[in-house]
Amino acid sequence: MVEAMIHHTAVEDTVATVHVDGAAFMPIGQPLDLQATLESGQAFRWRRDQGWYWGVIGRHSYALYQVEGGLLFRTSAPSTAEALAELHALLRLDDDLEAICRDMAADKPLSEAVARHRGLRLLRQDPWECLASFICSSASNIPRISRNVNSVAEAYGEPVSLEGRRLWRFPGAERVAEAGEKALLGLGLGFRAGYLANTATRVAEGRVDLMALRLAPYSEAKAVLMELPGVGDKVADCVLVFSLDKLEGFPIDRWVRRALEEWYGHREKAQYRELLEWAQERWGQRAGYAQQYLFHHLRLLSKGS
DNA sequence: GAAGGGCCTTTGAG
DNA sequence: ACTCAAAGGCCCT
Repeated sequence: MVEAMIHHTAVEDTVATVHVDGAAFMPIGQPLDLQATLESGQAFRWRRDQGWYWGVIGRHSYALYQVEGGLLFRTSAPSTAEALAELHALLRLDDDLEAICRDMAADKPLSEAVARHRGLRLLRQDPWECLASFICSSASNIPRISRNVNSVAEAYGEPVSLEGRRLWRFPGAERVAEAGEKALLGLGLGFRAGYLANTATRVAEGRVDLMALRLAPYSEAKAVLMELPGVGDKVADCVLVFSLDKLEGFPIDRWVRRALEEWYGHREKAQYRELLEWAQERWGQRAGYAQQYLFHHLRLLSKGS
């Protein structure tokens, strides 16, 4: 029912302010696979319900639904213009994914990944939420990370509802710092509670200006992040790629390491730094995208799809 | 500088 | 049911 109405809108009008069934349409010229993008372990708070993805960007709640030629969305944002800007930024529509995929497809394994998951995009997330999320990811798994991050949001974030559905903004570092390690332990974060509480304190004290790191070069920003408790090479690279515009970052987790072993012949015991340099030499500013495609591809393969 | 064990808990093979 | 690795690591020795 939704799809039928959308078809009508998409064809008839490419202006985003057209409303159908309470939703606005945002035309998107870039390749986009919303599901792959929101379910490839970059972000942990988007929930799918009947094809719609519910979540929060900045201070506003959204429901997103992909259709031919773009996105249908409903939002608590006060103006359509603001919503379009937030969506544009989140989905990194400023990246020319066609060109990026063309470059990456130069090698076999990646070309398969690209062929299979065209439209998988990196996200430009809020740096603090992203940092907190990946501190929670240590020796964990996606369902659990997701539960942990959502628990923190529901316990300390401000509610922002949309059409009767309650969603939560992610709480600021001050709020998390004041909650403290014990409370976070109580939310089930385990040994990550101490890391998150301490990092929150440092961020709240202004000892690190996350947003400012968007302007710093990759290695400089990374060094700053790695000063924070609970942040090593891998977590830092995630934050750099998924929120700080450092697309030469290359987070190497177990899946990516496995991909590098199986498809590129790397040794099992290769050091993180060694693999990182290899990837950056090979893919340069595309390393972040290469990582996301390799990760998603291998992960789905091993899940049997 | 490199390697190994511990850490909170949950998940999912077997 | 029940056990026991492994889990999108980091930290300390």
